[in-house]
Amino acid sequence: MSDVQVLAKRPNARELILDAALRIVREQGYSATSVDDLCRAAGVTKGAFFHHFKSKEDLAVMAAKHWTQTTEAKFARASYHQHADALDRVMAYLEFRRGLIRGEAATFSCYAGTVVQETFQSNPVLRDACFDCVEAHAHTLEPDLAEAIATYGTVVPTTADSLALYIQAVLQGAFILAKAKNDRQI
Amino acid sequence: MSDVQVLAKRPNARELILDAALRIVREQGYSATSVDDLCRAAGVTKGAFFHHFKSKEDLAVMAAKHWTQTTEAKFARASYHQHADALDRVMAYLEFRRGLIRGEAATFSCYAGTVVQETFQSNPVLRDACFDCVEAHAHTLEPDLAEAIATYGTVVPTTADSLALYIQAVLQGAFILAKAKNDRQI
DNA sequence: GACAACATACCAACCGGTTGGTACCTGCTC
DNA sequence: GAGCAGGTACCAACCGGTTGGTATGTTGTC
Repeated sequence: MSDVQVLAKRPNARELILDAALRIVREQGYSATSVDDLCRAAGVTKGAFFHHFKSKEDLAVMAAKHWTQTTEAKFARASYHQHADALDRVMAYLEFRRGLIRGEAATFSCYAGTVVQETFQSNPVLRDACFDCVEAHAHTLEPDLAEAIATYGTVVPTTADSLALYIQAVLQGAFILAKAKNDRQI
Repeated sequence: MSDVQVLAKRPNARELILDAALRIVREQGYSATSVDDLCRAAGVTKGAFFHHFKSKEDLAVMAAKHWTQTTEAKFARASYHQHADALDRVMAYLEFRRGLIRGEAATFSCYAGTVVQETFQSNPVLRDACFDCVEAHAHTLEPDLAEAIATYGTVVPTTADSLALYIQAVLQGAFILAKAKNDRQI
């Protein structure tokens, strides 16, 4: 019985809280979400919460890492990597992301983007954790972008890393507009 | 002594609170900002606050309108309108906006984008007020975009209104990344 | 029986909002 | 122009509920 299997087995309180946090924080925002809200949504008590996380801030940082992992897994599994051509892979990535956008805005928006908006000034630790999350995801796209640029060139001079971050910026902005209105965009 | 002169004279509590709201909410976020915070920053008492605004939510809506007005005035005054060519005006607008980005992220980011992120699901009134704000600004750019598209055409098929909103989305996304890290982008 | 994983009960500080009241300006009456 | 009624702008003190966090159990597992 490996560690992975044990962890993947029945969901413990920690996992339940983490999943609830990703969901509710994206709906309500970070500071509007109380610890009680989290506990209620996760179906655990406050004692369990503070057993696993030393503070609400700690939970938020852990949730950012959890968000990185879950999204990483989701995108690693996606089929857009299969294309032989790098540009095709990039375009398929964008198409894949477009496909993710359905239902309520809260269900497809980004945890890190939501949280960092509220805490970037008051909480540097949490801010860095959120940036790392977005940056890590941007990096996964960089090799494909670099190859696509090398193969096809670009209309305006740019680099793979700045283009990767630009794409994330567009998506984050689209999430805000989607929240403000209802879907569409890109 | 005209009405305008009287109104423009010494700042009353209402104006002080509104200005403080635009500043502090962009720093801390909406729900992390308490009414007491606002009062302290504006140098007024809570009594004055609830005399002018019937609730914190009401203040936020009023502040969104105030934000629309102040930004409208700022952009109307800007010199990018002077170019004869529409595409030049659009590019000058982008350059103008780039010039606005300096100092702390909170000082150049958007009030509406910050607020709507936290309240889009819990507060439809406030959400709509924020969207109106962004949309109103996007509309000011539409005539120039339409003319530029008509004159020069576009690489990919698009329309002036969707391009105007796209530009706002990019900017909103850039604000988030700027908060997460420190300036650059576009 | 030691320890992790929870649950129960509780706390002080803070939250949005209300209260009763004051200072001051404006317009009207005599 | 004195007096006063009525409205607006504002204030300090307060209220009940909620907040993040803690202290003290209880239970199951090795």
